[in-house]
Amino acid sequence: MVMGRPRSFDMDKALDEAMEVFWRHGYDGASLAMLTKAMGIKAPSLYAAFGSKEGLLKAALDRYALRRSEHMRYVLAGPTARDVAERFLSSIAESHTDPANPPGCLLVQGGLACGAGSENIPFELASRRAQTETELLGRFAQAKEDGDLPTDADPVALARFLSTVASGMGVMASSGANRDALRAVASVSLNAFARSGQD
Amino acid sequence: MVMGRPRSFDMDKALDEAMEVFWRHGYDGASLAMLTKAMGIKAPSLYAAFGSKEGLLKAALDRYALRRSEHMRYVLAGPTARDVAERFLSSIAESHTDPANPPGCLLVQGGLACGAGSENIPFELASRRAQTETELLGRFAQAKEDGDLPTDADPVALARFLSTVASGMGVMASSGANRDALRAVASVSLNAFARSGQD
DNA sequence: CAACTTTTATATCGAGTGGTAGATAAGTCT
DNA sequence: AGACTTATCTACCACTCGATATAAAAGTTG
Repeated sequence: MVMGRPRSFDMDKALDEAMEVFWRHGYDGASLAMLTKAMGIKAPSLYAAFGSKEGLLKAALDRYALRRSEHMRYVLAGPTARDVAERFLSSIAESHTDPANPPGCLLVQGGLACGAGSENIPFELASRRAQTETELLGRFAQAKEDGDLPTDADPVALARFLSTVASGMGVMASSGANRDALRAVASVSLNAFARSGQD
Repeated sequence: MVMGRPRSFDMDKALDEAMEVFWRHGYDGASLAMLTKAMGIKAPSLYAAFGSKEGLLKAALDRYALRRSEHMRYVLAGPTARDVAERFLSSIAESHTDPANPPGCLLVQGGLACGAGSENIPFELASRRAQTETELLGRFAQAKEDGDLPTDADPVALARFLSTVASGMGVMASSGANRDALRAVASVSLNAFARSGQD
């Protein structure tokens, strides 16, 4: 049952705009003035809907995770560990240079270091990055059980390696690296992966 | 010829303190209050010596580069391309987890995204990161001339790959990855490097 | 319609921002 | 010593920060 005056702005559209601001300027660099202007609402509406600037970021991060969940489902559905790695790195080369978004990855651009009062933001972002690594780890552990990876393979190291390269690609993309440059990095990384994991 | 009242604080010591603040909180997150407290000087002294907050960052970056120049000299002196890569990644695993410094890399932590009025900071940092990549590229091009790398090797891709992994390791370190974790990443990366560059 | 509930806009809060003016202190040079 | 030059300090500048009190507006429900 809904009562009272209905919200006059579209929640998801507003979150998409907020996401872009955080993506481009980081948490500290994204001022309320920027956010409210981009979202097309006033500060009191923002606080009524999200509670705080940090609450807004978390809502935007949830939406970001939702966007990427379908990609990750496809990645993890790769038939072999090597295919999974290839899908993972390729999709990142594409998404991190998608002109529809700011370059790089929100989970990296959002803030590796923050000022006083925002100390927990880097932890929040790190925790979300770690989720992807955990998903890869689970898939590689499965691959090992399946005999798809050799018995001496180290799924932890492989997942961590891919996660590290992904973050590095985020840094490169935010610095202006284009899609082909990221594809080349993915290609070299994949060679390393194959040697460590399979040969 | 020196005239007038001499500076009463040690420039290099103050810069080391400023470096640590920028390293830990990023450019935007480092307030003048933090900086002046850490440096043990007042704002007017800071502005007289460095001109602006951005000038202070650049001075700290210069000092950071100075610190790492000896490491890079050792790295580039590696006898083979593979040795260079190994030295590069190993030294990063160590330096990014050196308890004497904040975790990660100043050139990454300093700010991938900034707020209004600091838009050029990410460019400045990216340009400094690119210098290392260029140095690696030069070394690998030399290796190719020497016949140390096969004729079909791609020095640009190899240098970019190592630079990307280095940035990724910076992200991981700032998220709490310990030295062994980074060493494992370096090890996997090195396998990929060898396969792409030499086998 | 009237009672009720929630959202919205205006205006503003105290705290903190980067940066500076003016006076004083501390040294060097003739 | 005395003139000169530079550094440092106190106090403060205009502005922006994230966040909110208040009241009007816009709906739903009886």
